[in-house]
Amino acid sequence: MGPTASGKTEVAVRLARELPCEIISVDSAQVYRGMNIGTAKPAPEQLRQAPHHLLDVIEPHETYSAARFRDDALALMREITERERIPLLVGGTMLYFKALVEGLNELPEADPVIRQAIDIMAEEEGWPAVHARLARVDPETAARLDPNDSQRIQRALEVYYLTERPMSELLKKPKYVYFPYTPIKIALVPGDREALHARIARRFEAMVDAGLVDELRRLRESYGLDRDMPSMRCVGYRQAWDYLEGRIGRRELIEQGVAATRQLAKRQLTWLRSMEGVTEFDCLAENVAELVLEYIRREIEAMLVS
RNA sequence: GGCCAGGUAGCUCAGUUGGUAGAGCAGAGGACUGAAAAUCCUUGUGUCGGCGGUUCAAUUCCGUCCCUGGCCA
Repeated sequence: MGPTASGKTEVAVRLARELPCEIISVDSAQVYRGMNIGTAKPAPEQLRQAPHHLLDVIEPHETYSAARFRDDALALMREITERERIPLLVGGTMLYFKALVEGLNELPEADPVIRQAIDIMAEEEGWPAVHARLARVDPETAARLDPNDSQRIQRALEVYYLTERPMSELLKKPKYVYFPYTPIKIALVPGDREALHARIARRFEAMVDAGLVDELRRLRESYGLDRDMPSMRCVGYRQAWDYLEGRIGRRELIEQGVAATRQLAKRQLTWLRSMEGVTEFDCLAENVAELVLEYIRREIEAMLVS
């Protein structure tokens, strides 16, 4: 695990060459086919050395989810272990890690028609009013959500409409967590935040130079994309979208793209701080890969002994 | 060199009919159960360009100097 631009891919490829493992990507943006530059997908050369599972599994107009990730990852982990290899999960989508290891309660999956209906409702009366509606059917969930938290209010109402039960009630039921593995949890974190920021800035500019805008232009020609689809809310693509529409110039594209990436990294670090049992390594050290490799070998040995 | 407009939070700017100032953005911290690279919450003391003057009191008025932009030479 690690924030964006912490060098996860590089370390993972190194590990995959030294250990009998297969990489599973844990990344909500790299699942999109065709979105390569902006999501910092591993390069062809890296993929040849270390194939990644769960890249390019859907198209930019489709949606993925934490639940689907959990199912996909568990299926892959079983196949990989049956091949007598080790699943190496690599990515920065902490909710996916959490859903995988801790499981999810039984809830209905997203329903586009209901979501659209709620969106219309919100457009007409505003999210606080929708929040008030939620309070009538699920006061407990409404109480813990901010009246402006559009996404969670929508989800909670959706769950209610689909099941006629408040989400708070469904979340109280015990979940049956299937996860027959002992994870070794490792995070790459920056010892120096400013240095990570510098790296983020350099990398985003490189993405723009590498043709991020053209990539998006081509995607828009091939698919019926919309600015508020999950894929187009990804860091970089959203800004490139505004640039293509002429809403911002190149200067703002870079400025806003870099800021959005920094904010993403910050949220990822907040997740990591709250996670238990994670061993951290400074992603800015030149020999991170060696240190991580050594650590994993020791951990595996300890497991074999016990 | 002359004239004009500016110099206020890291950035863009608002404001104080004289009682030491506030927004957006950025930054920081946090939340997070089928959209999560999403969504949301909390967080603003800074010689109000420098130096003098007037005043009980100046960032606000006056003088002067410095800097930036524009126009004229």
